[in-house]
Amino acid sequence: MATRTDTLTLEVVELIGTVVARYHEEYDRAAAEHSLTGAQARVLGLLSLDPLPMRKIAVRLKCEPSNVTGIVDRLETRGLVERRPDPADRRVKLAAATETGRRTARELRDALDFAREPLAGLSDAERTVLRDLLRRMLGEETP
Amino acid sequence: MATRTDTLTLEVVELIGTVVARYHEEYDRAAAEHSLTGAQARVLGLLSLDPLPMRKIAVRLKCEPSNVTGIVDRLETRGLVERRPDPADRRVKLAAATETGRRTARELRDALDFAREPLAGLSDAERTVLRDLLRRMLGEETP
DNA sequence: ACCGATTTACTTGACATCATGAAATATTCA
DNA sequence: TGAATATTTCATGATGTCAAGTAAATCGGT
Repeated sequence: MATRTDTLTLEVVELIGTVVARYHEEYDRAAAEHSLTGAQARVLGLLSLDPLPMRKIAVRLKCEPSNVTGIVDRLETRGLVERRPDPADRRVKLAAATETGRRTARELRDALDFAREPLAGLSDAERTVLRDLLRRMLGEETP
Repeated sequence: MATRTDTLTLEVVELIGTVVARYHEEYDRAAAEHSLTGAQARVLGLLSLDPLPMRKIAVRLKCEPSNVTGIVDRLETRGLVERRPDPADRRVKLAAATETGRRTARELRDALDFAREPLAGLSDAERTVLRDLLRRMLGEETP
């Protein structure tokens, strides 16, 4: 509790707020260059790695499945994603990125300079320190 | 360019993504406890410090002024914010937090444990290192 | 092994919020 | 007077929730 209001902690909290804002600016800007919203880019990024059931997309996005229906609908209309039946369970629909979708996702990743370009200013040792501090902050103890 | 794809950089980028996600979860959870959306909590937080013209709220939020109208409308309906004329310019409306609004904003800040509680696990020296690394990453060179 | 009840996956519809852009109004400023 | 600024309104679309509906899988008792 001693850390609640000291200057150093507040500075770090504010810097993290700035990181969050910067991250979103970059992400939305990159998405907009492909006429995608942030949510659409996020889902396309997930599906470019592996097809996923609608349910699991909702879990990843921490939202209701009914919401995912609309997002995938819009991506499907644009030919970036397609729905396939799951041979193992006919209730399930697997959303999968099309070839065009995968290409768009790749371009999106390449355009996402955030934290990659800025990190270039840090040495390997510094990046290691940053990684370990972030891990501990997030409670992901190094195994 | 050597930093584009190395493992260490990608790890840090992913950790930052996790930080961003965690930040939003905490923020939205804290806001929801007061039946506020993220955007409403954000505006209330701004106004709890100082009254602001609608225009400046839009600049801070990086959105259109017409959007701010609705957000402030909802806060005003709930008695958390009020609109006042600006004596210096009759075109301008100043949005100001009411006493209730300031109290809600304070409770919101206190409930926002993100990065404050986790940072407790870091020593002063470590927090200083983290602060300086984040500053350099954000291009805010220490003056 | 069968069959009805429950659960699970997804979609649809109604609704609120957030976001943009264009047009309207009021006021300031050159 | 005419251009620029601050705000609002309106139309529209994306995102989010929740409740209800359909289809398919699974469970439990006989």
